[in-house]
Amino acid sequence: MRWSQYFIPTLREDPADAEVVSHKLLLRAGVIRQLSAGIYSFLPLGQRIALKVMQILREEMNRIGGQEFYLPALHPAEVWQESGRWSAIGDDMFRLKDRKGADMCLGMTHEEIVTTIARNEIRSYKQLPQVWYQIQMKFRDEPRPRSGLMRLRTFIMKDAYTFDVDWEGLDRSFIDQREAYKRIFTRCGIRFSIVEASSGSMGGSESNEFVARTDAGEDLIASCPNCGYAANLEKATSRLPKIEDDAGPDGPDGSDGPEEFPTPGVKTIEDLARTPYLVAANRQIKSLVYFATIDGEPRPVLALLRGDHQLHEVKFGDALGSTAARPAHAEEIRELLGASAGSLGGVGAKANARKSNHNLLIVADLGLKDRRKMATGANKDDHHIRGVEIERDIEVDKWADLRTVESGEACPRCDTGVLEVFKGMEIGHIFKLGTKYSESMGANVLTADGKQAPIIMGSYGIGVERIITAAIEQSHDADGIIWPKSITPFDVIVTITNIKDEKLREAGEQLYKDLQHAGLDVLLDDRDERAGVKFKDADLIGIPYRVTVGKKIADSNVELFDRQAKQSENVAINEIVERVQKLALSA
RNA sequence: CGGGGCGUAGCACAGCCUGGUAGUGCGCUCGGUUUGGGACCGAGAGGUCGGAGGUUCGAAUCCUCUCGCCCCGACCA
Repeated sequence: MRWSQYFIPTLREDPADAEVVSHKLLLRAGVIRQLSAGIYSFLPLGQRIALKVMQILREEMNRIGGQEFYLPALHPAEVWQESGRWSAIGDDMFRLKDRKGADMCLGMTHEEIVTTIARNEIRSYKQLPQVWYQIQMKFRDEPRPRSGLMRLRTFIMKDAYTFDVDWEGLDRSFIDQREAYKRIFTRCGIRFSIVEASSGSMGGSESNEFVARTDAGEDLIASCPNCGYAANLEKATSRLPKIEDDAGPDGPDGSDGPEEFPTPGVKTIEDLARTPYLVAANRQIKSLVYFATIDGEPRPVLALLRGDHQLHEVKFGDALGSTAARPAHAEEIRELLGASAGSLGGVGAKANARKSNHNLLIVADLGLKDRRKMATGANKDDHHIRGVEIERDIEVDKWADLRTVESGEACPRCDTGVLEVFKGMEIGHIFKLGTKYSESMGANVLTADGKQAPIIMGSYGIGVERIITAAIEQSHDADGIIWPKSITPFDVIVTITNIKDEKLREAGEQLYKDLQHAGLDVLLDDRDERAGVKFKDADLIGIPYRVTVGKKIADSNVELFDRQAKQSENVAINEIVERVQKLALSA
């Protein structure tokens, strides 16, 4: 392409709306323009980049036997009602009505669609396994789109679905996908980690998240440098030193059972840890009231944790099988337990709740297991209880891992590792779905022994825009983007320093043709601009190699500039094509 | 949905508090001088001041409502 005719609207200054580096550079380099919150256009440069990424996705999917589909973006409500997700998913789904008034939605993912096809067409285990995929637009009405292409309302996603006759088959399909994902991200030049993650509303038994390590990311990952354990904080666990509670009475007066004592003005864990009470935070029970939607019904839930631990709401939701949980309001808490938030506790909480006709569920973190002689609120303002032995004194309905892992805690998998917590961006997610969709939607096959069985499914997604974002976050400098060679919009840019100089112009044009014939994507900067402007622009849009056609043409030389290394060298003009070809096409 | 911020020329911003001819830099057009890391001089074009209503002789500026965008939180496959 000739830059003089090509649309690359670069900006000298950072747009005011952009916060993260990738967003600023995508706008400044003329890759994208915003239409609305979370909705962007790919400009020609952006489209080239996206096509490169999609080509890699295609190649790697095809390599593991994937078959590409083109699936509808507009869906009738029926299929989503069948799977149960029409009601399970809230405002994240774009919903609309057609002219007849029938409910429709824009697809946020396509499990329902492929399952519909599978149940109509696949009859026998002999037709399995199948690996289907699509690379298409998805729609999600994000409550808060942000950070350029990081969190979008419409975006391109590669989604793959596998269908197997048994769980062993699913395991194989899952591993195939995981290996393909490793190749994809490696080819795209992204440094990533594979982490254990919560399956959330996708359902299913096991999931791996692919995370690009970057401070611009929104996810927190705990990982062990020693054994390689890595998990999203919504799933991560750690080994805690065991606390031995001494035997014998707890109260100062020698009483053993739970004993109420006055604590005027005490509202927090810290308050109770201070003089005159001096109850260490790890001897206290933190009590949090939530309303969680379970099986479609909002229910009050009391979450109990050690005083020095933090609740992780995703783990909490997972433990309850809840799709939505929110902290209770102050008035709700008072109505439910008869005290304000600073004085709550599990002892007698169920009875208190029954008085106001509520069926309170109590979930306790595993860190409280076997603990005794603990202190907690008395469900009576300005009073606490001490000497609490949890199993004896509190009606716990469910024990679960609810706490947030912190940096520096011991690795759960190995003996010596210490966890570090870092930020990352989710760029891919693979799920073992199992039979969630095949059962609800009736996708069965006849097995070898002649019985009907639901197809075992998996689902595997990659966000194209997120790959682009991650690549920039991980590869840029003060001058602009540095594209990985695999996804760069152009392999090389030929910069003619002075377009009015006929000699330079001719040499540049010839080089442009020669490089194209060598199979490279070439951008010719033939604009009537000063050299400095062209150099700055070339750096900004991040083409890996620049060939400068300038003064040195007198010695039959051109200059080869390496964007990554920021170094240039003189190369004889009759050697430059081969040189660039070798460089650009090497991985 | 809660909290905060911002909407003035293509971009970045000033002007608003204290109402009275709408400005600056970059970019753009034309002419000239320049020509290897975002040149210089001169002359220009370009703005319903997000929108609606109100107060006022007079509103970018004050008031009310509204729309949009960004950030934090909540939420999120």
